[in-house]
Amino acid sequence: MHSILSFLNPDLPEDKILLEDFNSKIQFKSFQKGRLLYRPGSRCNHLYFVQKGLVRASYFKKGKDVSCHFTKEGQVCTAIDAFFQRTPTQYQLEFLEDSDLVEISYSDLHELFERYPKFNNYGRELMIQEYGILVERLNHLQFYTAKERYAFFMEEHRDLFQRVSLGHIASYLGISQETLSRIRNNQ
Amino acid sequence: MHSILSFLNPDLPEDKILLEDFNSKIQFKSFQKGRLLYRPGSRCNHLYFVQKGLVRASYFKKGKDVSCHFTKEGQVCTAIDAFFQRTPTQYQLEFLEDSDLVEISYSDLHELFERYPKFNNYGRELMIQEYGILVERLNHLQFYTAKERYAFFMEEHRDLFQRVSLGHIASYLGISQETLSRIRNNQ
DNA sequence: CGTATAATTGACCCGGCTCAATTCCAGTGG
DNA sequence: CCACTGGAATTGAGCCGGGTCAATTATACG
Repeated sequence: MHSILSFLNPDLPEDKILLEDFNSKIQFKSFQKGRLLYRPGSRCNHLYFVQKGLVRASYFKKGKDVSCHFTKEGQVCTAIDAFFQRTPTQYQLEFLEDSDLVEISYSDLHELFERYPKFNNYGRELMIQEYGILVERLNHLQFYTAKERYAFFMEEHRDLFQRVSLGHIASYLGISQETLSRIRNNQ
Repeated sequence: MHSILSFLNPDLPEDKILLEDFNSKIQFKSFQKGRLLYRPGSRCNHLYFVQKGLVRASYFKKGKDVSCHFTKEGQVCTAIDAFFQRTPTQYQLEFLEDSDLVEISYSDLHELFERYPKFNNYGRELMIQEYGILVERLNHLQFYTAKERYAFFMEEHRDLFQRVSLGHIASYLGISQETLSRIRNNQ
């Protein structure tokens, strides 16, 4: 079973049906490191579950590439607002490692929403999760120094630090690469 | 009809039913300036539509009262994450003016979600809207100077500037009150 | 092994914060 | 109607976190 659907209990007949239905709609896809999942302006017609690998979301701002999201195994990956709003995304999604994804289309997902009351809150749940992450980032940016933000990141995502380049993390944290380098080494 | 439900077409029989159902579930409430809708730690069991008035959401951070949201007439008001997650809110909601609200309970809203497919996306829509606002605030905080953020705010919410004290706006923008005062007067 | 990309280090500067002192109001009571 | 008072806004002085620019070094890849 996909960790995403861990709220289901396959012993319950109704959940089993949901699960089978879900399985009939998904596809497995693999991508190589460096490939792009979306470019700015793309339509986001699918939701992805990362089974293996790492995806970086970013956008261009004042001539610089700014990271805004990292998605690793076990997490859901798409441009969440564009996906649910059916608008082109402003982000670029890029694989930082060779990755395996599970793909489901917007329309199939909606069929599941309508068919299974239990599944129905799922989209909202996703949004709430992302919302929470954003609230925390805003909070950090507004009230904590670069050094503190680095410390928070290391607490929460130590593993990513090995897998993502310094510059990408710096822009994610809203710090210049030079400053992050100094912070990391000074102490 | 409530502007909130403007996506409905009362000429359609099915929308008419939805609307009647909705109307049977709501209550009208009035609050005086200075009163609190929620304190930190409150359960948010209701969603509110502001018909008249102004509500400020805030929280305490490092000994200071920090504004994070203003809700004026025509907008939806609650601690959106806490409401949908059924957890206590961390925010305080305070009326800055005498206000009239429409109230609907979480359980009644969910009944509507389950009863009307058309209404079902509504909760997600709400989340997406709030998400978008947050994305923009983060963007501003990360890339624009205090002066620029003030300019954005004035472009978008000039009316609020008359209705909200300088200190509240400053903390909302992530600027000290002194700096905002200087910005406002220097030019 | 050479070239390109990422990371480090130094020098310099400035936006915006803090602390402290006034000044400006709006509301209250005599 | 005016004086008093507490909160909000303004203004000044001084400081520092973190940005930019530029040069150097480390790392990865064909």
